[in-house]
Amino acid sequence: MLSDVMEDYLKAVYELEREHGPPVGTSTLADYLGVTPPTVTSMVEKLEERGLVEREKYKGVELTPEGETVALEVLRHHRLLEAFLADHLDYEWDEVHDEADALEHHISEEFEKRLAQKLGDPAVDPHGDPIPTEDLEPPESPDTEVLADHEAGDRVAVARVSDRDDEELRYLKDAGVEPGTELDVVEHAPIGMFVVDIDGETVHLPDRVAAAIRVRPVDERVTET
Amino acid sequence: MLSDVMEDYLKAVYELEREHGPPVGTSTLADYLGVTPPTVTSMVEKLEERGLVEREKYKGVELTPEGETVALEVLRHHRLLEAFLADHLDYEWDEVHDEADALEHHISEEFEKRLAQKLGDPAVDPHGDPIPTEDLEPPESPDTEVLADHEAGDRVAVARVSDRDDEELRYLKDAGVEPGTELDVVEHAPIGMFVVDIDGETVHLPDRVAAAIRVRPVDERVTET
DNA sequence: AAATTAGATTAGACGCATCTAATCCTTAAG
DNA sequence: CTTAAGGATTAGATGCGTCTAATCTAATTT
Repeated sequence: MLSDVMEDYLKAVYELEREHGPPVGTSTLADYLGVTPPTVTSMVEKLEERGLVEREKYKGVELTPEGETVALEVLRHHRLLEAFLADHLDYEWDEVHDEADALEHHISEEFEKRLAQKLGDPAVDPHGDPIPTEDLEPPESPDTEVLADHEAGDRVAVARVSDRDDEELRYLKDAGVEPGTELDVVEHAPIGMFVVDIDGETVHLPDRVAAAIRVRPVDERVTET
Repeated sequence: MLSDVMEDYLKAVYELEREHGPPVGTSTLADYLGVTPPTVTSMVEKLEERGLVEREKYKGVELTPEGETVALEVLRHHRLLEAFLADHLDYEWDEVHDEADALEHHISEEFEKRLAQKLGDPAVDPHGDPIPTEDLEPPESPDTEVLADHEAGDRVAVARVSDRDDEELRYLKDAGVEPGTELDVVEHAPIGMFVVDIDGETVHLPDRVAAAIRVRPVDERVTET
């Protein structure tokens, strides 16, 4: 049996691996989880004993396949809950994250199954994040790019938005940016501001925000190999 | 801030007070919660420090008004969740208790509010247990009696069934006993078996089961003062 | 009234998740 | 090649919730 906290660590390692690639450093994890580095060290030692992460001292950690399965399970819970809150309880997308975080460790497999069924087995949550399937196979990484990496003139469709920052999400909701929205990059001002055009509306996005948005190319064929 | 465990203790004291009246003894609580008596002693000391229970050493505990409010809050969460699981996720009434127990400490006030709204502010959960109202005022005790106290010839309507024992609940579901069911007491066999008649069907209920059913008199005026 | 018994409490311990303070690697810069 | 800087780890402590073993209190029986 794993504690809630252990599940949180595994989920965090999973997400940080996606973001920066393995190995994930102690301080990176500590920041992400809001604890101190020694706390992380002692926790990852326990996770290593259980075969959930592989660790190289002074370097960082990486999930084992078993650890990844746990992370995907938790992530599936989290994202199904987010979808449920938005679809059936009228939550806005900036309100679902914390509630889902609180509940994700406490729902049974039965609950997960019935929730998925009720929702019609959705593929993505309200932020566009892919929901792991029931078999918990590692999903292939979808071919999305970070908006911040694009240049003036590109036309893209929003695929996913990071769900970790409520402020950001409210800002984007007001701006009309959500999964599916198509936009043209007008300018990347060096002051750290992105200017984009959405259906004729000009919208300004600070770099921090543009870095949290993942997009898919549109109109021009940019199909990478 | 109260821990989940503290909330469980307060809920347990509340329910045991209803059942046997205060004060609630250490071993009674220990049995109910599945822990040892010393564990209860140390926990109720902490609850006393926080003003949630009143305690007389070697006698037992009793909720203060503040403690009762916490208990009612948790109970409201629990019963709203049970109602939700049964109404919207197709759970059977013997399956809802454990799931609700796991979730009751982790839902936000916002979630509670939206759930109640979605359910149409139900007054009772699937077992007939009253759901505390949003203002958490202590509900007046409804005038129900234990089925086991009735004699042959009485006609009664089932009001509530204890939700603590899955076996029992499945047995009763099969027998067609649920809140609202009307039945005639045919015989109380001294072997510890109740015989009742439901719409012409004869149903046998062991004493243990009959003790978990609360009923309201029907047909004959037995309005007690 | 004394003795037994049922129940409650104290004493002391453990594992979890966390912290602060101190020390120890690793690496990049001089 | 030495050293300074930045991370990471060890050491040691704390609070929570739990346990077992030992002791104590209260109530009932004789």
